[in-house]
Amino acid sequence: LGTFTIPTPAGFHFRNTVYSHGWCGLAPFSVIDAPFRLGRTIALRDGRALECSMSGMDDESGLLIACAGRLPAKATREEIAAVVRSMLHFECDLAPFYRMIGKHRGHAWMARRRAGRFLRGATFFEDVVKTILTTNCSWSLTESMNTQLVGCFGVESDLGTRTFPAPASIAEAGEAFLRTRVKLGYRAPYVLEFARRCACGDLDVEAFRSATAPATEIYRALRSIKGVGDYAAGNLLRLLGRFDYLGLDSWCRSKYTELHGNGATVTDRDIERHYAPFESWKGLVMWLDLTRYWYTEKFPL
DNA sequence: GCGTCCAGGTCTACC
DNA sequence: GGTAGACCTGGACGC
Repeated sequence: LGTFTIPTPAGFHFRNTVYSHGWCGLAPFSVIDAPFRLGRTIALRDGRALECSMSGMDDESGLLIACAGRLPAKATREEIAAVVRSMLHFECDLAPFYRMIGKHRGHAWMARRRAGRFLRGATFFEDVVKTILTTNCSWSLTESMNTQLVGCFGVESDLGTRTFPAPASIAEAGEAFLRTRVKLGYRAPYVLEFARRCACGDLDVEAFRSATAPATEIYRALRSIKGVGDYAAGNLLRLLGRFDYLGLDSWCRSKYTELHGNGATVTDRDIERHYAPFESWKGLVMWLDLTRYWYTEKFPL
């Protein structure tokens, strides 16, 4: 193995970022235990695929990156580090959130545990596709569709693992293949149209990650992608470090009802009202509130 | 074994 | 702007 380290930002918590939501269970991510690591097949600019793993250093000063084979050249190490920083969202500054939530009687744990940083795909393209695959289906079907997609269109590494597919490789697929072989069902035309728009340059999807526009504008732009509705756009905004929308799905509704419903029927407006005081942080407060048990029990996925 | 329901929803047509 | 109906798949559930 070729290993090297990169520094992490202040307040960074590796394990909490890995277990921030379900992405760590979707290929080409994998969680490896003893010692705890996040595996990932990374697509390099030169077309190669490289299997890597990330682990937190004992003194929390940085992240250890281990690459299959010998230590990559400096330029490749820098390329890998940039991908890792983006996947673990190093640039997300949670200090203002911790200052605010640290004073809240019921939610101060979020600051104490340094929760709130989300694991992301290597590209925003990956995040959008995976989010579409979570809509209107069980988690096991999401896993199955994603595994098929990676298996059919990803680039293979020396170890036989595969990268998340690039837009161009999905764009060349036929809708029938995506529908039946990859089992995307009615989502096939959504994913295909999105991949084709990204591949031909009609949509610069990666620009979302550096967008500084107001959240309402980004939300509107995301909603214009076919297959991205209310839930998906809100969820994707969270992965961009914007928390102005709740991104409610049936799991959130049911968990909220369990925690705060007091036996009564809960509407989306009730949930909106409950988290509204947290303003532009409400989407983050809601997610952490609903997933609080993940920090004390075994990660559920 | 078979039918029904619905899950980490979205789109379109219609009012 | 609000809402019914259609849409793929597969696991859970009742019979």
